[in-house]
Amino acid sequence: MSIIFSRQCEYALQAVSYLALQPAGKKTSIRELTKKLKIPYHFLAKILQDLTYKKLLVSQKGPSGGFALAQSPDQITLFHIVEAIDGSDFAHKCVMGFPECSGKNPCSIHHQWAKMRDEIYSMLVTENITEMAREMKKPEYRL
Amino acid sequence: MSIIFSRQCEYALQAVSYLALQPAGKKTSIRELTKKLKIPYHFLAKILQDLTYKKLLVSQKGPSGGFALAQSPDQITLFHIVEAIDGSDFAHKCVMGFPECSGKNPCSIHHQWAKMRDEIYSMLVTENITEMAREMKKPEYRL
DNA sequence: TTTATATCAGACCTTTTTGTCTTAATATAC
DNA sequence: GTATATTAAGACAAAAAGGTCTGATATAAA
Ligand code: FES
Ligand code: FES
Repeated sequence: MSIIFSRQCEYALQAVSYLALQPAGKKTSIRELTKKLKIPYHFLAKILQDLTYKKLLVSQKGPSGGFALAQSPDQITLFHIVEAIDGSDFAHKCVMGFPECSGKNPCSIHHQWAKMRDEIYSMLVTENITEMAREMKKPEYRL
Repeated sequence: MSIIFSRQCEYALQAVSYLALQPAGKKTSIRELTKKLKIPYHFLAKILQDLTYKKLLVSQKGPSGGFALAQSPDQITLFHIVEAIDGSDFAHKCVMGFPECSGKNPCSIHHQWAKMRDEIYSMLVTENITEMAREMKKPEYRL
C-alpha cells in the first residue's frame, strides 16, 4: 500500500524529478523514463499525459520527441504535481475517516493531525523542482 | 481515497474510540457500532475479529455479548491499532515510492519527510486511548 | 429451548494498476 | 516532397487489491 500519495502520484513525482535533472528544454522519452525508473510503460504514459494536460509538462511526438518541464523548474512545486494527480483532499479530510474535518466537530486526534498536515502541506508548497534537482545532484542521491 | 491509513484502519480507529467511551468492561455489539458509526456490518466484524486476535479487544458471543478493550485504555496506543491493521510500513517506506528509504540513498525529499514521519510516528506512539477518550468527552466532539 | 450475538466462508463489486494493440503526429533521411 | 522510423495518444481489457454484501454456523445467555 502506498503511504500518503497514490501509486500514480509517486510515479509522477519520480518522473518529474528525473526530468528536472535533464538539461533545460531536452525532451525525454517515456521509454527512457520507464527504463530508468522501472515504471510500467503505459501507466506512466497516462500519467505524463495528465501532467501535460495540466500544463506542467510539454510533449512532442515523433523522432527525438518526448516530455519536458513546461515551466521554469522553480515555478513548479511538489504541490502542483500532487494536486494534478491526487487532488488536494488530504489537506481537508479527517485522518480517521469521519465525514467532516473541522475544529468545530473534531475527531479525537484532529488537533495533532491538523498541525502535521499543515506542515506537510507547507513542505509541498514550498519545495520546488529546482530545489529537488539541487538535492539530487549530490553524490549520494539515487537518480 | 483514504489519506494515510487504509479504510479498514480508519474504521478500526473509530470503533476503538467508541469502545473507549463505554464504561469499563461493558460489551458493545457490532450492531451498535455499525449503527452509530455507519460502517458496513461484516467489514467491521472482520476488523474487530483481527483486533481481538491481536489481543487489543476481547469478544464474547451470545446474547449481551460484544467487544470491549482487552487492556487498560492507557496501555493501548494509536500505534497498536494502526500496526495491527495496516502494519508499520509507513514508518519505513519512501514517500515517493522508491524501493528503499534511507539517508544513504535518499530521494529528493527524504530529509523533510523523515522529520514529519517521525512526528507522526511519535504522535501515534504517545497518544493512548485514555487521552483520546478524554478529548472525546468534550462537548464539541463527534461521538 | 430460544434468542442474540460473534465467527466464518464465499460471492460480488469497485478502484487501482498493469498490459496489448492501434492510431496519429512529426522529425529525419532520401 | 515522400517514405520511413520514432514517438506520444488513445481504446480496451486483464489482473490485483480493496471493500461490501449474503448467508450459514457456533456459542452463550436468558
Ligand atoms: S476531524 Fe479528524 S482530522 Fe479533523
Ligand atoms: S528515500 Fe524517499 S522518503 Fe526516504
